[in-house]
Amino acid sequence: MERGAIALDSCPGGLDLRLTLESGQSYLWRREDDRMYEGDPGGRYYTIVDDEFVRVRQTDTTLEWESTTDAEPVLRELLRLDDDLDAIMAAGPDDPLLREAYAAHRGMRIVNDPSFPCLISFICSAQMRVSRIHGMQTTLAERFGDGMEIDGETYHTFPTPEQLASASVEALRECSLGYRAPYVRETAGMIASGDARPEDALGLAYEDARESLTRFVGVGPKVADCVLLFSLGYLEAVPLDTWLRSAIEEYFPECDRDSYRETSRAIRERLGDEYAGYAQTYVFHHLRTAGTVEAGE
DNA sequence: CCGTACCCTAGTTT
DNA sequence: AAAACTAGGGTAC
Repeated sequence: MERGAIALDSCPGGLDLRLTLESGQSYLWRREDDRMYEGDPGGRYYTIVDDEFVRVRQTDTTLEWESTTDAEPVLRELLRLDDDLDAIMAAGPDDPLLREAYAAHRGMRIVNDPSFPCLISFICSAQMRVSRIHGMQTTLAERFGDGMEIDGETYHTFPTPEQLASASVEALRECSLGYRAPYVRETAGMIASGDARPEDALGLAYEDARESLTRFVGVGPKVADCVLLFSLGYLEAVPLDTWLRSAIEEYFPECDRDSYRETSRAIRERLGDEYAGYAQTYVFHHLRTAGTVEAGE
């Protein structure tokens, strides 16, 4: 295994690895102690991307890694380490809630997951809690992915489109996918057969790209926005889930519209068109964690 | 564009 | 303590 360390002062605005990986953006990393989403400090995280194993740990000043390949360029891409968080914050509107959210969760970055696993994990996310979505992806990898031996331990790749397309709906249901099982199979089949790829959306104007992704079964506007933001680099995408909708009702009532499309347009304008997805991720996370604290009182 | 059914399970309430 | 009940990052029809 190769090893290295990325100096965090080379990542403008810093990095908070745990916030980035445990804020419901990516379901493709696992924590070595298997205690994701339980609120305690993170340790080492690992994933397999393009058949390369990558394990990371954050220290005060670096992001340490060990990998089957030179992981620095991989990590820069996966964790968007070159995004200038201060510039992104400065480019947005001068809003008290937004400012507070940015300050409270410094170093949280938007992820840039590989598109197929991202698409599948967000199809699985419908009506589901983060810990269970994560569990589903782990089960899919264990049942349908390839085993990979690292230091005497077996890890599993995320299944390919072919592997999921050839799985039976029953077998997928047994991964606790529920009614999402046929969606996953159908979508994997569309990609395996070459009929469509998530990347077909690349290059399209944002709303056209969102529309394009809804061709996949199990993908409506919300899931499409997640894939655009967390995999295809559309930083203006704002996934309108129930949490964000209620936040909009409370904090930005003037943006509340009848349709997904119109509410999306209004909130993007309100949060700053270019980086609305970043703003959304911070606000969403801020309100969520604040809610947890209040609930504990 | 609108309403409803959908699969599963942890957490809560009877 | 076992059995209902509820809701949880939507989408297809």
